[in-house]
Amino acid sequence: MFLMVRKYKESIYFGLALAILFFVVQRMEIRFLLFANNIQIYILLIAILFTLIGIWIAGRIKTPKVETLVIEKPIFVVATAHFEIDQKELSERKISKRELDVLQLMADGKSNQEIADELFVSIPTIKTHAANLFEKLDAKRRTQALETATRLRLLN
Amino acid sequence: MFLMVRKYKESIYFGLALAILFFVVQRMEIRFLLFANNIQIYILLIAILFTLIGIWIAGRIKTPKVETLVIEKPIFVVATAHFEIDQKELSERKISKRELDVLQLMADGKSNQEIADELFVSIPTIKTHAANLFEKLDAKRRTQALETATRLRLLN
DNA sequence: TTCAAAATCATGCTAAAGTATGAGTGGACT
DNA sequence: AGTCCACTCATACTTTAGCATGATTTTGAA
Repeated sequence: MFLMVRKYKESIYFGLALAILFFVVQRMEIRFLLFANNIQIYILLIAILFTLIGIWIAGRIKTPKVETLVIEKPIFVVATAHFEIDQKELSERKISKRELDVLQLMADGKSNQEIADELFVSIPTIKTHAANLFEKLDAKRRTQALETATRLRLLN
Repeated sequence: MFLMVRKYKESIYFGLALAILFFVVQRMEIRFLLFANNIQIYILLIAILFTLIGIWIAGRIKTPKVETLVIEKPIFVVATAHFEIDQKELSERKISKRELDVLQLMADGKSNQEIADELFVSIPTIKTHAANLFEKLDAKRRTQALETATRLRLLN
């Protein structure tokens, strides 16, 4: 019995609040004119009151704590290509993940349009990535960027 | 301005809900009798509505994200490979000596201008060679031509 | 919450690449 | 001598690439 009270405490409080409110309304109906004239203010108060109650209820309900689950998944990569990607060089030149995506697609001989389609972004975005890549690879053209990237083993 | 909109989004939604409610009430005042007779039901509905809104607001404000972070640990198995220019492929595709020169310089990341200077010919000549190369390599762009050439071992 | 980096998109512009077409030259081979 | 072909060059044009700049949004880390 008490267990139920504890379990549905929020619902009970909610019901109590409603009951009290109804009681007040009942009492106020005798001076109904005042009530009718200020109906919207009345609603406002009720709204605010129960919004606060709602927030309070939400706060009472225990939400599961945030857990950042870190899973280390070892992957054995059989190098069908002949080199391993130089991760150090990548990080030293601060080449981002997205830029590397673009670089690899450029290496496949794709146009900006095709790369944009494949990555579901616009051409200006690809151009921005490309420009950043050229900067980071000291290249003036995409062919030069690809030559450098291959030489530095940023691609396979 | 938009920052404010974002920051106080919940408040704005709350206000909108209230405004809509007031509008409905305004409309309903013309049949006030019905309204007055069921006043408690209306209050009940409003209370429930705004309790839900309150819970929703609380959820929006405080609910943290649950993140699952998967870190893939690549372990590379290095293999060595042997490169050799595929003379057969070269002759089969009837790639001339001059075209191969241009191809190799393109692979170095040089522009048409630079290639022209290096080979002491004009830019149109380079463009002609390039166009013939693209034809013979089934490529639409120089990057694609280079990718194909590398794959077919026409370059070192 | 704040801050910085990453990622996205846009616009206007210039440079380069690529296409289409035609044509001249010189060496090799019959 | 005539033919083939690689090589060369040109003109005019279209398309793509690349540059400069700035804005917005997302995300992650401090």
